[in-house]
Amino acid sequence: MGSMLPMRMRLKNTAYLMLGMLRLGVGSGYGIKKAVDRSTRFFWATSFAQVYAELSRLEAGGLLTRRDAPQGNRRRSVYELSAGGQEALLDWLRSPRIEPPQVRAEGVLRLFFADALTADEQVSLVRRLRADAERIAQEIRGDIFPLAEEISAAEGPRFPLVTAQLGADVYAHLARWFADLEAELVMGASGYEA
Amino acid sequence: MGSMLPMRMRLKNTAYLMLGMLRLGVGSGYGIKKAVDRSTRFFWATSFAQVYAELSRLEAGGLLTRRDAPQGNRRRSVYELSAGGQEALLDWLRSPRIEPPQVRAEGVLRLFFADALTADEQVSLVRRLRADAERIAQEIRGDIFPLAEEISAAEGPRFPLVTAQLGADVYAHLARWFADLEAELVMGASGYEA
DNA sequence: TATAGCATGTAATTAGTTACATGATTAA
DNA sequence: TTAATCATGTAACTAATTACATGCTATA
Repeated sequence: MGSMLPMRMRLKNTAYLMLGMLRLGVGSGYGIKKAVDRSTRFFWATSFAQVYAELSRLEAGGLLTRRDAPQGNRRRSVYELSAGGQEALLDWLRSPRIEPPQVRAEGVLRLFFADALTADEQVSLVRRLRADAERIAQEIRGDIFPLAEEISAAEGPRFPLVTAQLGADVYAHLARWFADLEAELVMGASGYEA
Repeated sequence: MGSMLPMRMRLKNTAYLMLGMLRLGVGSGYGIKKAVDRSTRFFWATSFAQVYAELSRLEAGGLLTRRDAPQGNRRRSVYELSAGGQEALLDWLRSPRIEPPQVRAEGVLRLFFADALTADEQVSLVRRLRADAERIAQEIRGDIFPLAEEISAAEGPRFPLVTAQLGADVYAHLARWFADLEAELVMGASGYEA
């Protein structure tokens, strides 16, 4: 009889998100979801449903261990990485193949077809895109930075802060880009081009 | 008896992608998929399966009309926007609510957890991210720009070119950002920081 | 003559979201 | 006492991908 050597499971990126958060010391499923909302969500979001499902799968696969840790009468599970889980996380971080980024940006899609709009409508679309990009940059600065700085304080992990800076920078850049485009459109419409 | 007034269907963004491509003069499902691969794919990708399914739904909903247009013995359908389809497209372009961009970037997710790696491994990860961003910027310049310029030639639609410029600019910016980060990491490791 | 590209579709699967259900604890 | 937050999960659904199947046409 072969023993129950846990067959190396094929993990999706969301699973590594769980493993990584566990490694950063976030214990519960609820905590992971909340941490994601204040850290990785602008480049990798998730939902409660996915978090709990994924944690179950990883536990079944032996990559983490669950322990009851109720608070008062409120049930609660905290998880810890197993040796296999730590190994899987590091293997992933080192593996050569990285999936290309996938983006779904309705705003840019509208911009692509914006020739169907009047000049005024084009300008107001671009204004919207700019405002949205600014708002996201602000959200990152107001909501994601503080947690990242907290994590980084006193020799803790510093890359969460690095990615927060990346996000803020990218959306600020986007906002400037749309502002420039808006200026160009307004100039074009007022006849400097014709 | 009520007549068969086509109940206003709730359309997803992929449906507007079809309508918009049709408006730009791309006729067949195959052509739409190919056009997407050379234009919107870096902010809104799709697959053959989705294109054909979506075109059927839109035809059933009366937003476009199908016409047989075989080439020799090879069957082929070309589609045209109906009045309702044109209206739906414009309503969407003007509608106030724009979904926030959704991103799945495995590379950035790895960067977020990169504290688990050695300094050398961190540098090589960032180098990879930089190379990937550069490659995508090149892909846009080499593959997406030419089609956009073709479309824009002679008073044609110009926003496809605008979005191509946006894409090239964003990925070039990302590449620079990763290059700067790499330099910082290398400096930190060689002891200037301690 | 064989490979790449044109052309259309179905089936199966995967990944992810939204809605729902339940209940405890903490702070206003 | 009521609202917000902590906490866990299931069910239903939606969106999208991958794999498969078929067959024609143009080019090297």
